[in-house]
Parts: sequence; C-alpha cells; structure tokens
Amino acid sequence: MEATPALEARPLMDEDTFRENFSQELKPHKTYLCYEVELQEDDAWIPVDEFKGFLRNQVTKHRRVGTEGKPRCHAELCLLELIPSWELDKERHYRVTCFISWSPCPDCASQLAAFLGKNSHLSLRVFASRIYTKFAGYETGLRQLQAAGAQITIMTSEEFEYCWKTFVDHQGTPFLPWDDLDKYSKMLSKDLKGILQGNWTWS
DNA sequence: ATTTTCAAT
Repeated sequence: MEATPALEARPLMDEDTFRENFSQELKPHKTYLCYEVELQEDDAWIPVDEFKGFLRNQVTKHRRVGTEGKPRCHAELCLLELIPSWELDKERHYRVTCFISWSPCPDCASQLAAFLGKNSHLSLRVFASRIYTKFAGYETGLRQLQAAGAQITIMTSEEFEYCWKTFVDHQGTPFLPWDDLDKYSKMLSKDLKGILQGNWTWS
C-alpha cells in the first residue's frame, strides 16, 4: 500500500488524438480542449495542478423520434459546466487557460463572454489551433469574447509543445512538430488579428 | 487552391 505516492494519475490524451485534432491541416468534426488554472499571487501566476485536464465536445449518440437525447455540447460549454465544480475562491483572482482545437463558435463565444461578466474573479485565455469559420458571425463572436476581457490567440509551436508535455501521454518522447506547423500558425495568427481588429477580408 | 469545420447525408 505504498505503491504510489499521493500523486493522482491524471488522464492524458493519447498521441494520435493530439496530432489528429490539433494539427491545423486536418479538420476533424470534433473539438478537444485542454485547460489549466493559475492563481494570482502578487505579480505571479501559481499553477493549480489539480484542475488541469482536457475534454472534448459531447454528441448525442442516438437520436430517435420522441427520445430526449442529451443535447450536443460544444467543448467550451463543457468547460463552463466544469468550472463551478472547482469552487474557486471568489475573493482571489484566477486565470483559466484553454488550448482548443477549434476556436469558439459565435454562440459559445457569447456564453463565455457572459460567464466572464458574471465571474469577475476569473480571467480567460484562449489559444486556438484553428479558426472555426463555419457559422456566420464567427468574427463578431470572437470580438465579443475579446471585449469581455478574454485573450484570444492562435497556438504557436510553443503552445503545441507545452500541450504535448502537459496533457499528452507522450511516453517520454519529445514533441515533433508536423509539417507546416509554423506556416499555418502564422497565417492563422494574421487572420485572427484581422478579425479581432474588425477588418474584413472576405465578403 | 479557399479547405474533411464541435456530423451524419
């Protein structure tokens, strides 16, 4: 009964899942989100390791007439359901960081913004691998989220490597960037900057 | 080049 120290095994993402979902070239019909929390102490951010993890969006398995399936849940809303369970001290200030494979859709962005408005003890940073442009108004959504105080950024090799080390079951192997990682990251960063500044490049 | 877009036609 001395097998493991008080260190609880945290679930880790397998390597393929990470690569398949965070590579900018692939566009899987699912979203993964890695999250972590830090507590503000003077000028420093202290990691709160117990609330570190990852999740993915939830889908209804079977849809049948007359059956009330569990509603689909985008990854961001899964996170919003999770945060209250952490019971963070409202007298202190925390920073929640998430690394997400698709940027928030307009609805999620709006809900995140509302959440930040109601939780002034929390700050939010969003690092996205890709920009989710499927739904009309995605630009406005991202701007709204930024206006609510969130920091929104495209993941660079630095964040990919951090996620690999922190959330992936990497078996001790170092992060090997995929082809064109930096190229896509720079391209998407430029796109996001334009969006957040209110420029439109597409009609 | 406009793209497998938080699926399921």
